This record gives sequence, C-alpha cells and structure tokens, in this order.
Amino acid sequence: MANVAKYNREDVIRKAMLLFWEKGFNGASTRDLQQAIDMRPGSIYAAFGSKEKIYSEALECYSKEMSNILNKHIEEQGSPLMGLEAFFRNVVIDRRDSNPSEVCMLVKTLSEVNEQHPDLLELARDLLKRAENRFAEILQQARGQGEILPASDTAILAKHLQVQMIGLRIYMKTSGNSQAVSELISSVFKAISIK
Amino acid sequence: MANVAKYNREDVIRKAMLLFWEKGFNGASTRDLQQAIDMRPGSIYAAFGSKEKIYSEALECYSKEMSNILNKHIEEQGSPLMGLEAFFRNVVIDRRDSNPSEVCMLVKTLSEVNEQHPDLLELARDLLKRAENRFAEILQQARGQGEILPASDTAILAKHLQVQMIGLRIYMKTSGNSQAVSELISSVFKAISIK
DNA sequence: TAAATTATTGAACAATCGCTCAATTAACTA
DNA sequence: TAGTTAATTGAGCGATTGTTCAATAATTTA
Repeated sequence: MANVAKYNREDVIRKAMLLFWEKGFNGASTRDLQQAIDMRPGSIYAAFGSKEKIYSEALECYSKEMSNILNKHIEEQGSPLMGLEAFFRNVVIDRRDSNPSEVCMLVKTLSEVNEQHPDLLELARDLLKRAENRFAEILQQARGQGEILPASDTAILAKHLQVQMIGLRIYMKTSGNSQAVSELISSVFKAISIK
Repeated sequence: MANVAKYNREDVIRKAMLLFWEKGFNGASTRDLQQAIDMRPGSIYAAFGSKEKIYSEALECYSKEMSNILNKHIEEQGSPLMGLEAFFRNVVIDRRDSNPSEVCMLVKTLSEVNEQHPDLLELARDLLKRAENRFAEILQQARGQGEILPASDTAILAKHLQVQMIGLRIYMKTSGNSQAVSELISSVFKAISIK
C-alpha cells in the first residue's frame, strides 16, 4: 500500500520534473502542472504544499536521474575516465533533442530563481556541489587505475570538469555545432588523461 | 533635439537592462519596469511597443557594455592575452557583487526564454556568437605578438574561452569560492599562453 | 453493512499580469 | 499668441497567476 502510493508519487514528480525542466519555475504555471501530472489543485496542494515544494522534489529527481546516467556509462565503459567522457558526450550532444531543455536544470534554477525562494537556490547549489564531489570520486578511481597522472589534484580537476559541463551544454545550445562541441570534449579529456 | 531624446532613451534602456538582468524576462513585471525607468505604461508602449522589444534593446545594451569593458582591459594591460585574462577575472570575480546577477544576461535569456519569443532567442545566440568572434580576433592579435603558439587554432581557442567564461560565471555563483575560481582562470590562460 | 476517515474535486478568490486608450499636458509651428 | 501636433498620463481592460475550501467520492475501520 505504502509502496503503491510511493510509486505513484515518484511518477508524478518525474512528470513535474520534465515540465519544470522545459519551462522553468516561473514559466510553468500551476495549470500547466495540473495538466502534466493529471491532478487537480486540491490534491496537488494536499500532497505537496506549494509550487516551490514540488519544484524542489523535481530538482532532486533530476539530480538522481543524471547520477544514474553517469553510473550507467561508467559501468558500460568499464573505466572511470572513459565513462566520464561518454557521459559528457551523451548529455551534451546525444540527449540534446530528447531532453526537455539543453540547459542543466540546476543551472536553470540558479539563473532564474531569486532570493524570494532561498530554499530552491540552496538546494540547486547543494546538488551541484554533490555532482562535483561525485566527479572527484571518479577521478580518484581513475588516478588509482593509472588513467591520470599520480600527481593530479582531483578536487581541482573536478571543479574544472564541472565548469566544462556547464559551459559546454550552454555552448551547445548557443551554437548548435555538435561537431565543434565533440572536439572540445575530446580536448578536455585528452588534457586530463595520461598519453 | 533628436540627440537629447536619444540620450534619454539610452539611459532608460540601461535601467531596463539592469532590471531584466537581475530578475529575468518573466521575473521582471511591467510594473517593476515602470518603476525602474520612471515611465508610465502609455509612454513605454508608445516608445518601445512591447515588453519583448524593450528586453531585446536591453540585451544589446548589455552586450555593448561588456564589449566596452573588454576593450578597456585590453588597453590597460597593453596586451591582448593579458587583457583577456584581466577581463575574465574582472567579470567573473570582481564584479560579482556589484552586477545585478552573477550569471551572464545572454545565458539567462537562453536558458529562460522559450519558443514563444523566438526573436529573443535568436538575438541572444547572435550576441554570444559575436562575443566569440571578438575573442577570436583578440587571440589572432595575441598570436601575431607571439603570446600564444603560432600553430594555435584561434577559432577553436575562442570557443574554448567562451565555454570557460560561461561555465566559470555559473560556477562562481554555485560555489562562492573566488580563490578556487581565480586559480581556474590562471590555469586556463597558462594552458593557452607560451611559457 | 454502517460509520468514520481520508482523498479528490473544481469553482472561485484576491492578486497580478501585459497592455490599451480616452483624456490631459507639453512642445512646436505659423 | 493662437492653433496644431506630439508626448504623457493613469485608470482600467481581460486574462492569468498561485492557492483555498466546501462539497463529493473513495477507502478504511468497527
């Protein structure tokens, strides 16, 4: 029983995530939301409390989904560094049409939301920081397996990768030049890895 | 006469730019705008036509101002590459508190605005492309002066710098770690310049 | 099965949105 | 200065916003 209800809730949150990712916090109205998740206002507010609260659950859903995609690529490639590069290529280039937006949902939140919703800002920051920490973990594994130089500062490299991921996705949306972006990704990982 | 009117208009556009940069297209209401530029709705719509049109003029004002700042730093440093690095440091770190937002206004536009306002999307893309072209120009000068390797592909380096500028500004907003960001900027320009 | 509890509905609220336009004021022309 | 044109005003339009709540339906308990 509890499980059934929970699965429904996760399904609803995911639909809300896709809507908010596409239209943003201000751009998606509660009417849009009602249609997207097929619920009436009373039920929505009984279940979630406010638009801000649903949005925050949607943000966490987004992060979890991105994290799963990353882990999948690392498994498939059988190497931390190659998995990371495959993840970059997949997110920035391959999924650009099928995703609701080319821009990272956390970045959209950070750039749209203001101090009227401090909890959302803090959450977006926290989730980005967690992604950076995950990058650092993976780089440590790569270093352990001799894929990058033993002297590499994985914490700094993780920040560097975070900057690239953010910048590349927006550059992809700006230019539409997937060829150039693919080469940029190659050079980023060539610069990191041992030749 | 025509000049006087034009100066007023430029002043108004700049105030609108500061408002939109801070709050975004959806986040800034026409009431906010009326207050920011001290004009009444009738005058505003007689002078500009629509919220979208004012926003587009504000976008161009933003780009011009950033371009002026870049040129100023190149003059002051007396070197294309050092001017570029000083510009990066100034925009990403020094101005982060005094600016209406830490995020580039063109990027905010690109990530917030949807297909309901195609002209704004196209304009933001165009202005970003122009900035990239300006980076390429400067890199060519740097190459001519022996600041970077003769074999450097300035077009690719310009794309690379564009990705860094976008990513670094958002990373700055995420982390608030100006020390780390400063080191990231150093490493970006060390990798480009001749040692 | 009857009663009590929980979940869902959708009409409607006050507030705000982008924008219009008749009325008024200011500026220019003759 | 009188007459014409241009610029400015702000009340208010219809639409939409996030949210509430009395009424109804579904489910659980006794």
